[in-house]
Amino acid sequence: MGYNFTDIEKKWQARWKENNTYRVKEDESKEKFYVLNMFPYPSGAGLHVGHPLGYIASDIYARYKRLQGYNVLNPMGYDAYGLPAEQYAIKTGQHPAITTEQNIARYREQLDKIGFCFDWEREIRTCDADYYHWTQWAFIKMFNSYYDNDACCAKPIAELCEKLAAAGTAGINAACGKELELTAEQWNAMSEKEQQETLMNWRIAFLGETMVNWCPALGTVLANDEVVDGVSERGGFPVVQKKMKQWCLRVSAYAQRLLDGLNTIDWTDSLKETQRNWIGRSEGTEMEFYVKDSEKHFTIFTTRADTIFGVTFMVLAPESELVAELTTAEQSEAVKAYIERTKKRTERERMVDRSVTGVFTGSYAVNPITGENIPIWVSDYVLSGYGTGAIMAVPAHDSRDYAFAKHFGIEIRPLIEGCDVSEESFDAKEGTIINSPTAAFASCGLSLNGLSVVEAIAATKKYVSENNLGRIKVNYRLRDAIFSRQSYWGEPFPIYYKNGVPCPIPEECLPLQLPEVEKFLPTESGEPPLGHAKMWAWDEANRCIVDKTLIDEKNIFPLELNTMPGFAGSSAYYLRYMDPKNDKALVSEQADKYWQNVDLYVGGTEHATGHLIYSRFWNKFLFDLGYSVVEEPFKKLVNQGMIQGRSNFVYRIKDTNTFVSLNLSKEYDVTPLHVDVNIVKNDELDIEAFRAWRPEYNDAEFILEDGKYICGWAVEKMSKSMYNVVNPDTIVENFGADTLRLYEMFLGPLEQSKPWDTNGIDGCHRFLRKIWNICFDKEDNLVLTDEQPTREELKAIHRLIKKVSEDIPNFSYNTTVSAFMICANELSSLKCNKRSVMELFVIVLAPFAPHICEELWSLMGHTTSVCDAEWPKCNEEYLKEDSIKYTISFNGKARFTMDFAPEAAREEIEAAVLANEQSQKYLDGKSIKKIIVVPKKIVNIVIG
RNA sequence: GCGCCUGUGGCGAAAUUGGUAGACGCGCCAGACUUAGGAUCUGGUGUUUAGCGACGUGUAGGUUCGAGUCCUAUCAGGCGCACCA
Repeated sequence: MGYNFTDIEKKWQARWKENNTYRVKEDESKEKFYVLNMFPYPSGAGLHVGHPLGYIASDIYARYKRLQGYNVLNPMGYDAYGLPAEQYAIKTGQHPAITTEQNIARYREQLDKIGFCFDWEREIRTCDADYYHWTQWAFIKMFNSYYDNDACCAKPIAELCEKLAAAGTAGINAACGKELELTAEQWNAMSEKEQQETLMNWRIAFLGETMVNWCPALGTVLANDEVVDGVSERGGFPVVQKKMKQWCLRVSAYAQRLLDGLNTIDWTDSLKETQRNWIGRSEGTEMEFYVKDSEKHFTIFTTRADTIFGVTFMVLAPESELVAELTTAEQSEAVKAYIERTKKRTERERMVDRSVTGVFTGSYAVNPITGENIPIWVSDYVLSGYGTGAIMAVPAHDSRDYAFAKHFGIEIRPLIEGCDVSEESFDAKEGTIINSPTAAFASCGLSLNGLSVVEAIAATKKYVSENNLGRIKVNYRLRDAIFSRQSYWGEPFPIYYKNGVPCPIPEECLPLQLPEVEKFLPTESGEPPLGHAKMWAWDEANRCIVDKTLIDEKNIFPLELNTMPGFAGSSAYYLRYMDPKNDKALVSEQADKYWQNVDLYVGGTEHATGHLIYSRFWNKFLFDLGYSVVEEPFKKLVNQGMIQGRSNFVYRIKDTNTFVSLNLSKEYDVTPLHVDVNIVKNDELDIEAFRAWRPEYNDAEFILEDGKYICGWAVEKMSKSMYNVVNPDTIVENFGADTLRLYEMFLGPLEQSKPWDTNGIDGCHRFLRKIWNICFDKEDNLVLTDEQPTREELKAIHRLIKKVSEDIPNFSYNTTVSAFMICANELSSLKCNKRSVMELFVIVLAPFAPHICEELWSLMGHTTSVCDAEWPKCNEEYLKEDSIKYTISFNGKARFTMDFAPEAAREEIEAAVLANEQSQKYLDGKSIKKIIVVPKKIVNIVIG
C-alpha cells in the first residue's frame, strides 16, 4: 500500500471543487493579496512540462499568503484570440471558436490535474463577448480622448474641440502626430468631415496613414514587437514595409510616464532595462536648416549639437516628403531610381545588407551657424520614423556618417583634440573641442574651443535656442502601436464609417459581436476576412447590426473590417478578474478599490516589450480617466525561466540497423538519431520499448556497454520533432501532482532557464513517501502519538519553519524543497512520530504538495482544509545551541575545532584557544599579531 | 557597437552576502534486509596521496588575517536593443 498518490489526488481535487475551497470574495476584514499568472494562449499542442512552472510558483505563493491570513485572489483564464486558430481555420474550415473551445477544454483538464488553487468562477476568455465588450469599450474611450502634455494625462476630446473652437491651437500642448497651427477661424470654417480628420491628429486611438510591417504570407500587419529579425514572430514569414491606413494607439504620449513608472515597481533590473531600451529616451536638439537660395527649410534632430562645425553633409530618409521637394532636375532620375530600389527591399534584406548606399539630391543646405553650404543626400541609413527623418552628418564623430563620407569621398572634419579619424570615427562623448569654429567662420558668434563635449553640447543648445535656430527636444524610440489586424479571429472594432468618417458605436450597444463569415481568408478585392460577413453594417437609427446589402450611407453604414491585435484583450484583463461577471462596467469601483492591482505577477520575459508595455500604457490611460485606482498594474513581477528540452540520442552504425552505446560509438561510423525521451531512463535506453517504438526498429541490434545501452543527450528546444516533449500528465500518472510540483521547484532557481530532466524526480517522490512512512506503519495505520516532542524534534521542525518562511518571499523554492528533505531525514532518523510536529510539517509543506497535506491533515482529525490552517511561527528558543563549534585557524588556515558556550565572551574564547595544546603546535613560538573572533564561527590567529 | 546577466564535482545545484566550499537531490560504490523491487534502510562519493597533507569555484593579477563572494584585466556562453542621429 503506502502512499497512494493517485487516489489521494483525485479525492482532494474533487473535494476542493465540491466545497468551493478556492472561491474568493471581497472581504474588508482581511488584507487582500492578488497573485496573477500571464494567462496562456490555448494552443493545440496542449501543455508540456515547462508551462506549469510559473503557475506552480505562484500557486505556492498564493497558498502561503492564504495560510498567513490574506484574502488571496488567484484567477486564471485564456488569451483565446490568436493566429494559430485562424491559420488552422483557413486550412480546415473549422471555426476558430470550436478549435479554441477544444483547446481550452484540454488545457483545463491538464491544469486541474496539478492541483492549483485557482478560483475558476472568475475565469475569463478574451474571445467571449462578455469580455471583449470591455476591450471595445476601452477602445472607444481612447478614441474619445487626447493627451494633454501639460496636465500629463488623458482628457476627453470634446474639451480639445472647445479649445479649438475658442482659440485654435494656441495654448494647446497635446500629444499629436504632427504639430499643427490653426486659428479658431480656420477650425470653425472647416466642414464636419475636415474637423474629424484633423482630430485624428490628437485622438489616443486614431486612424493614421503609417508605414507598417506588412506580412504578405499572413495577410496582415504586425506590431514592432511581433517582428523579430525582419520576419514574423509567428511563422517566420518575411515582412515588408508598406504605407497603410491603420488604427493606432498613441502609446508614445505615455513614453515619459512609462519610463518614470519603472522606478516605482518591483521588477527585475534587466526587465526594466529592456523596457527603458525599448522606450529609448534621447535628449537632444532640434535645429532648422534652410535650403540654399530658397525659403524652404527643414528640421533635424541631434544629440551632438556640439558637432555643428563638423557637419559636411545632410541626409534625408528615402521616405521623407522633403526628398521630392529638394531634388533638382538634374538629379531627379538618380534619386527616383534610388528610392525605387530601397522600396523594394524587405526589412530583412535591409538588416542583412548594410552596404553604404545613397544619392545626392543636388540641393545644398545652409549651416545655421556658419552659413556654410552643405550638400543634401538621401540614404536609407536614415530612418523616417525616428526624429525628423533628416540628419546633419558629422563623419568625424559618427561611425555611420563616417562610412558614408568615406564611400562618397566627403570631407571628414575632426573636432576633438588628438582624435585620429584616418581609420574610423571618434564616437565617444569625451575630449576637448577644437576647430569650432575654424578660422573661416571665426565670426559666427559661437566658440566651443577648449570646452569638453558635455559643456559644448550645453553651450550650443543655449546658443541655438537664444538665437531661434532650434529648440531642446526629447525623442523617444517608442512608436505608436499599430492596432489594426487584417484577421478574422480578433475583437471587432466598435466603429462604423459615416461617409468615410469613423464613428464609434454607442457604448450602450456594446458588445459588437464578431460576425460569422464563410471564409477566413481576405476577400478577392483584398479586404480583410470580415469583408465576407453578410450581417456587417450599422443601422444608426435603430442602433443595430443589419445586412450590409442595405448600406445606403444615410441610415445604414459599413462597419470596420479590421480586428484588434492580440495584445488588446490582454491589456486590462487583470482588472476584469476583480469583477468578471459585471455587465455594467469593466470592474465595479468597489471591487477595484479592494483589489487595487496585482501584487505578484508571474510570467516569461518574452513579453517585456509587448504585453508588459501595452498593459502598462492601457492601465495608465484607464487611471487617467478614473476607471482604475492604481497607475501601475503589476507591483512585483517575477519572470520564470524557460524549460528547455533534454533530447536523447541513439547511435546507428551507418547502413545497418545496429545501434551502439554512447561510449563505444566513437569506434564506429555512426549517425546520431533522436530517440523518444519517454523510453529512456537515466540515459539508459529501454531496449524493448525502443524496438516497439517504430516498426523499422523491430529487429534492431545493439552493442552494449556493461550490459546497458547508454544514450547521448543535448539541451534543445522542447519540440515534437526532437522527441523530447514531456507532458505533465505522464508525470502526474507516474509520480503524482505533488511530486511534479516539488520537482519543478527543485530543478533550480525559478528565474533561470533550464532543461527538463526527469532523472532527478525520484528524489522528490521518495521524500513524499518518507513523510507518509513517518505517519503510517506498513499496514497503513496512523502511528502518530500525542506525546511531547523532544528538544531535537522541536529544533528540527522549527528550523524548517524558519527556513520556509524566509525562502518563500524570495522565491528560493529550490532550497526550500531541500530544507523539507533535510527535516524529513532528521525526523525520520529521530523516529519522530509526534502529531504536533507532523502537523506543523504538513502546514508548511501544504503550499508545495497540497494533496498529500490535505490527506494527512484530515487523517490527523481536522475537519477543515489545510488551506485554512494558520501559518506557524518559528520559536527561536528551540533553535538555541548548547554549544557552538568554532573553527580555529592560523593565518587563515583552518586547523581544528573547539566548542564554546553560545554566550562565551571574546576574551574567554581567546584564552581557551591559546591555552589549547594544539594551538601550541601551530604557534610554534611565533608571535601573535592579531586575533579575529567571528561570532559563532571562527577564531583566526594571525602569527608571524 | 551599446546595455544586462551567467561561469562552482559525473549531473541539477547550495553557500547565512567577505568567515574558511560543494548543503539537498540525481547518479555511482559498498553493505543490510529481503522468495528480486524501477522497494526500503545504513555508510561512502571534488581532485591528488599508501598516509600526514597538498590543490581546488573559467583564466591572470590585486585588496584582506580570511575571497566563489569585493576590485582590475581577460576568455567563454547567454539575453536585450541596434543604421535611433
